[in-house]
Amino acid sequence: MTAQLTREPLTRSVEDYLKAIYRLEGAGQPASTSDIAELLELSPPSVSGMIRRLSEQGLLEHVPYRGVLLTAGGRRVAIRMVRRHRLIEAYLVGFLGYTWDTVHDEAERLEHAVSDVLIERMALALGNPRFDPHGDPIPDRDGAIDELVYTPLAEIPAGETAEIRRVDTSQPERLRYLEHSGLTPGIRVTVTQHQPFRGPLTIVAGGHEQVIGRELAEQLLCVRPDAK
Amino acid sequence: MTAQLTREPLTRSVEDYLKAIYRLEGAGQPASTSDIAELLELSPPSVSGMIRRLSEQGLLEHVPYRGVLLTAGGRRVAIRMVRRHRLIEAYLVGFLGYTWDTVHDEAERLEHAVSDVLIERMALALGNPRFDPHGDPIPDRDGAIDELVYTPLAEIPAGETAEIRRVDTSQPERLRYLEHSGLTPGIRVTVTQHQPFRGPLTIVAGGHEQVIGRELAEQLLCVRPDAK
DNA sequence: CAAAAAACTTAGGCCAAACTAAATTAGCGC
DNA sequence: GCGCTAATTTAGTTTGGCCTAAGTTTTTTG
Repeated sequence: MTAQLTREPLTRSVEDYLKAIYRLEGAGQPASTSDIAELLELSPPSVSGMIRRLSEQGLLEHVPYRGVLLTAGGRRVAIRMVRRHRLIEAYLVGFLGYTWDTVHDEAERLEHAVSDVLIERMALALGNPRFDPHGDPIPDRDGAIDELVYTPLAEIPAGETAEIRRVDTSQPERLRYLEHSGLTPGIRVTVTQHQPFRGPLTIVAGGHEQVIGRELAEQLLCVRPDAK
Repeated sequence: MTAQLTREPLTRSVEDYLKAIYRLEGAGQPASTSDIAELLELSPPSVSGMIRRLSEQGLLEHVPYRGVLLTAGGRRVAIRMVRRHRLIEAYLVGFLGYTWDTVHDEAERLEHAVSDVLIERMALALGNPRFDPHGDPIPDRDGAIDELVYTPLAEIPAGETAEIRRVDTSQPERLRYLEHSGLTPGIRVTVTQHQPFRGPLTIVAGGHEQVIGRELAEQLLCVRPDAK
């Protein structure tokens, strides 16, 4: 509850920590020190140290040895970074010839450098999009974000058809592969077969059959047009 | 001559120092500690410290108590930052609705964050412009820059006409005033009178007469269509 | 040309943010 | 419920980049 009324500018590092914690919190659980460390590629002691500082600033709630949760203030900052990141990705793809596999790193640096004015100008130029090129929802200016619940392609039963809506990876190689395979948001896919023991799926997309690994299929988030 | 072969990434601070020194060197003289300190709004001891580090890295040549000069390597970095800054300004004005009085600060932050790829994409979108919105020349990819010699409006004799080509300030208030007065690059101005003792000038621009302070007139860089 | 002023550097300190090594706590198997 | 392991925190160090105070060197000026 230690309010952080003195609006000191947050550092790049702080913004990255808060964004990482926001992402890890998604699962409902508090974010653990080691998960944060792994995501940010830092040592656990470095994370412990930062957690102490951020708690003191009232940006997160820390239960020692248990993990951290964002406070309202911390969440506000995190969502602001998510909005920035996704809008920048959308802008780079929409106006500067970037492809979805190359935008992540660029956005990762720019999100810390752009002003609020520039972000809103980009949003305007794009027509206030609700999703980025990977199908990730873009929070609005007030931080509202509709996290739709999708079904991973891996869980679509054989015989059913689903539409890819979101791709949950930022690895360039995977994204290039998916693009090349025609598995991008908006595409309809029919699952024809599941191999057992978490094996690959056989699917039909764009009129032709292909086989896709289970792990990748878990990152393809879909809606089933008929279900619900 | 201490080559900096190990291409460690340069920090934001280092990039700012090199750019500042490049600008100060423009006058032919070495850049002094205090001039650098003033330009970057830092204390002189901080600058002394950084000068030592940058000299050790081979980015500049330091003669104690005399000043610093960029090495070829230092100049390369500085010009790269200038190219980035000016292209970003041009892009923001050209594509995102910025005006020439608001672009400086935004570019100042972005120039450290954008990749070479993004810069070249912006340059392409703009058609590889040679000048930014203030008329400052944009170095090309190889660092070549044509620093044209202009005559300040303040030095144009009464009765003569000149064309504004470049505006040498980044202060938003001054830029807004100039815009409002119709004194922007490309505009022809006739000087009708000089007040003595470094006083104001009377000029005609866009068909109407106005008075402009000496100091501002020194920042309006012109060519005389007839002279030379 | 000597003394005062200005400019510059050195000395020493601070803070953010990272690290390694060592100590502590939590969770689990038996 | 004891003790092992894994997770976490504490302790202590490093680096970059800034600061103030104090000492040097250069420049200016009476």
